[in-house]
This record gives sequence, structure tokens and C-alpha cells, in this order.
Amino acid sequence: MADLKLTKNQTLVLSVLEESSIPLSAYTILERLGEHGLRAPPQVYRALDKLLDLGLAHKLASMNSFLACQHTQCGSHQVTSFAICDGCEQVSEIINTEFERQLNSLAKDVGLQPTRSTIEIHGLCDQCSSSNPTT
Amino acid sequence: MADLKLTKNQTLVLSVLEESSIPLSAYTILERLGEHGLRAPPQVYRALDKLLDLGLAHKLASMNSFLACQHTQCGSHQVTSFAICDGCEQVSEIINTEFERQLNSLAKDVGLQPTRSTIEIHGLCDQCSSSNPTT
DNA sequence: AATGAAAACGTTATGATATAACATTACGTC
DNA sequence: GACGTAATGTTATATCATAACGTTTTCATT
Repeated sequence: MADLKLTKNQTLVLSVLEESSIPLSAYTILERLGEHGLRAPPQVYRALDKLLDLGLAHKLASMNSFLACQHTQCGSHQVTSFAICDGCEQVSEIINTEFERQLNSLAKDVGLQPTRSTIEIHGLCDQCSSSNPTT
Repeated sequence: MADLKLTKNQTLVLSVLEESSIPLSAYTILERLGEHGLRAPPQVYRALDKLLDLGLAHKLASMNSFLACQHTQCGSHQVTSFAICDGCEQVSEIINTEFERQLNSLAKDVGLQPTRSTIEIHGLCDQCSSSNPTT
């Protein structure tokens, strides 16, 4: 889509994220791009910063890791929530306007004008919770 | 309250958090406790881990910092949300059962059994947004 | 009080995450 | 081709967190 504006490193980093089924740390991305010439953390972090700005990737603060946006175009300013399975590490990206409204309302109640939110729900997906019965 | 069970280091760390009006990094806590004999990061992190378990402190994943629980007794398992001003760094701790219900419902929609959640809303508080008019 | 297990503690070293600072290269515009 | 800007490459370092190990404290039981 809007990929046309991406630079070489941004394209490389995004493609690594897109090829992964789970979130990746910046250093894992760096390792995977070693064969493409990336050698130092700033190269990855700079690309990630831009991708985050563009809404093409997201950071999971609770895991210090990154993933490609699952929606075709994630406006950078709306509230995105993540459901993260601690078993298989699969992540679902959730956008729900009613939830967003309620979140904004909570913030307003305590006198905060929200700009960005970190919403990360951890747990076990149905598949993992049936294979790990009450360990 | 239940402070009676805390060890020396846990008590020290908690008191530093309680005396602060803003969240603190582990290393800031360490600096402030240097005069009380704490010298190495594990001493602080171990105390923090226990305080988090007990629900007496919280970690803000989006800031890599910690704060004392603002409620007299925060059950360790309920959903706690944080409203964080990026201007003055004041944090409000929000517990809202309706919001928690909706969060659980979102998770269930994508097949996740939630165990813990990271909910951190960043923005500007009323005071900071009036003193920083549309910079 | 002696004793033994478990918890807490102190310490060193290292791993993991992220950015500052600066030199170099690529590239569009005049 | 000269210039300005954006992107890149590189080194070094800041920041956050834990592994591993030995010692001390605590406390229930004898």
C-alpha cells in the first residue's frame, strides 16, 4: 500500500516482522538481517521508529518486542489493543471503538487528555489452555 | 496494613516509592538507598518483585519504572489501569469493574483467557495541557 | 539453647534493551 | 556539477534486568 515511501532498511525490517508469526525483539530482527548487511542496533531502531510512526508496526511494551500491524492501514493515533498468548506467543490486534470510547472516558474522569495508550492483555489462548491443563 | 510481613529491603524500597510523587526507575531507587547500604541492582529488583507480587507496587511497562500502589490494598489479580501525564509524570491508578468486564470480553472475543493486563494511558493532565498550549 | 531448612541478603559478573554522537553515502534540485 | 537533506554506517555508551554463587538471618522444631 503505502510501502512505496519506505527506505531500504525500513522495508527490510518490516518484511522480517511480516514473515514472523510472533513478535520479535530488535536484536532478533538485527540477527535476521545480518545477511542483508545490517550490523548495528541503531539501524534497526531507526527503522522501527519510523514504522511505528507510520502505524505499520507496533511495540509491545510488556515484552520489549515488535510486530507488524495486522490491519491494512492502522491509523497511528487510534487505540490498538493486543491479546497475547503467553504459551504460543500469538498476538491478536484488537480495534474496538466502544472500548476506545470507554478508555477515553476513564482518562477524562481523572483529568487526562489521552494521546497514546498501551493496552496489552496477557493470558493463554484456547488452544494453549487446553494443552496445558491447570499446570 | 500487611506491611508487617515485609523484609528490610522491601520496606526500604516501598518507602522510597511512597515518598515519590512520580514513578521511579529501579536504578533511581538504588541511588536513593545507597546511604542505607544498598549497593547492587539485584537487591532492588528482588524487593520490587516481591512488592509487585503482593500488589503493593506496580510496574509501568511503557516507562520501565515503578510506583507504590495508591490503593490501601490492591488485590494482585484485578485489572489496574494507569493514566500517565507525560508533562508532570503524575500517575493516576484506576480500578473500574465495568472496564475490566469489557476488557475480559474483548479477550474472550479473540479466544484468550486473560491472566494479567498492562493498561497505560499516556497524555497530558488538565494542568499541563493548559500550561503547554498546542506547542 | 542447638540445629537445620528456607528465606533473605550481598556481591560479581553479565545479558538484554536502547540511544547519543558523528562520519559517510545517496539522491533530488538547482 | 554544487548544494542541501535524508538515510545510512559505525563506535561507543547508557539504561534496564537477571544469573549465579556464597553468606547471613530467620524461625520452627528438637
